[in-house]
Amino acid sequence: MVRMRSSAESPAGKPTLVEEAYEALKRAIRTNVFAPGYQGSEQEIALQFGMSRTPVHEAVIRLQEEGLVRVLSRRGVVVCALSPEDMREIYEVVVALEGAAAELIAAQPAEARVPAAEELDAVNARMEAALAAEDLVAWAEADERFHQLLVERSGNARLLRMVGTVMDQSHRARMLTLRLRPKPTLSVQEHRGIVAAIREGQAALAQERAKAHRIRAREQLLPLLRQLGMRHL
Amino acid sequence: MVRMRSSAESPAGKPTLVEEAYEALKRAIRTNVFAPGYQGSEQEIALQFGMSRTPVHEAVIRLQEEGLVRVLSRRGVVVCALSPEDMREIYEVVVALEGAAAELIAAQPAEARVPAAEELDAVNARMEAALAAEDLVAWAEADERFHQLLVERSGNARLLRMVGTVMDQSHRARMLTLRLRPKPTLSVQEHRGIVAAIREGQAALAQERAKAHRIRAREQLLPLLRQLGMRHL
DNA sequence: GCACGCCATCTTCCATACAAGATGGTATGG
DNA sequence: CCATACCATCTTGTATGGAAGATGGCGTGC
Repeated sequence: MVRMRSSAESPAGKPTLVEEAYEALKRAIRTNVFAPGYQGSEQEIALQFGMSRTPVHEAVIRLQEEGLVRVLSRRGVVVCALSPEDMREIYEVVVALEGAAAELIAAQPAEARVPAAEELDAVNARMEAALAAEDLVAWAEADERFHQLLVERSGNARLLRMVGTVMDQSHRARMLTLRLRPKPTLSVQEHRGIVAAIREGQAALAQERAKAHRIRAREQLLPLLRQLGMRHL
Repeated sequence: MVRMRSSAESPAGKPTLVEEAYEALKRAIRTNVFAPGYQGSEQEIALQFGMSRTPVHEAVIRLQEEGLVRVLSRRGVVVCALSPEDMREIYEVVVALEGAAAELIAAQPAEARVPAAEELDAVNARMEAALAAEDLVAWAEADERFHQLLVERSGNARLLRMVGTVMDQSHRARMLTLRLRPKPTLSVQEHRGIVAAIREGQAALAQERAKAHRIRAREQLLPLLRQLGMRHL
């Protein structure tokens, strides 16, 4: 889960109810407790969380800004469903932003980019281990961590936040198809290629490989979704 | 001004007070009526807008999500100032996203990309005319329109929204330096190059030119800001 | 049987009231 | 004169009530 507090400045000093509602709602959506298409009233959600409507209302505003829900005026709040079209958009954005992130890291001086490469390699090793152990959940977790680390180390907070937003949107879809697609052995290899280019400071190559990696993932995911007859998800 | 309603679904059916407050505040920030660093209370803003605190509060939440303001718990809301570091981040993101947009348009079939190229050329002509008439404001307006059109025609709503967000953040800085930098004659030429690549469907070239265009703009803007001693803006 | 309009109900929108934290000035003690 | 503790004040966080709009069901007219 991508953590990024945008309101409270004190880290966990005293989480407000809004923050609680925001995190709880987001988690509920990510874990399909509130499935896409789910429609409920703020009152109802507030009751479940044991708070008044106000914090829920404000949390919903933030989630709407991030594209996770839509509030229909006087008709309730609905969890956004993703169409294959949405997935295309999301991947186009991720391809561009992660490509840029890889390029940025590779363009950093060696004393900055080499440690980053080390870290990335370490996470990649975790992925490999998880794959050997046939632990798909652990693999997915490490994979997510690898990609998050990639944008973190770009040194661009806005880029990090933007990628986080679209990845949150598409989290459900990736989880859904996790067990449906062939064993992701290619990913580890491709990650190694990205890291190698970063370590050597080959910015253009790092960008190209990062983009190609995500494009391939998309080419694998999109047909799967269509074939599942998933018009919305 | 980049318009993008994210809440109300009926186009201007009946703007709510929240929407009013949101637009008014955003405009006030963009036009420097609320200058960076300005700190005020929601109550005070509500008074100016002739409404209660509630709609202002919700508008502020949205603006915070977009990075235009920060609400300090129980100390008021402050308009975000941009450091040169922020400008670097913003341009890195814009370079990546506009590059992707140009690439996406150029990759479209001819019957889609050629009309887009026509439109872009038309706007570019407006820029040229404004430049000949020494009308810098009209030039800036057309320039903004050109870049907005570029991401619009990419056919990716998320990309459009993201670029809009960061451009809103940096609007003030661009306006400030508008009269300080040399006459932007190069822009028209570079735009032509981008459009030509799009028209011919040369995706990689279109991307490259769009990126180079923004990179050059950044190289022109950043030293100017530093030289002005603008630590924040 | 069908279409239309009315109305009860539910929902967000907005205003207001109160609670609790943060701040700055002032008074007090050294 | 300086440091510290207190307190009045200001600000957001949260709860709640009323207003207005949207919806769906029911009844009425044809």
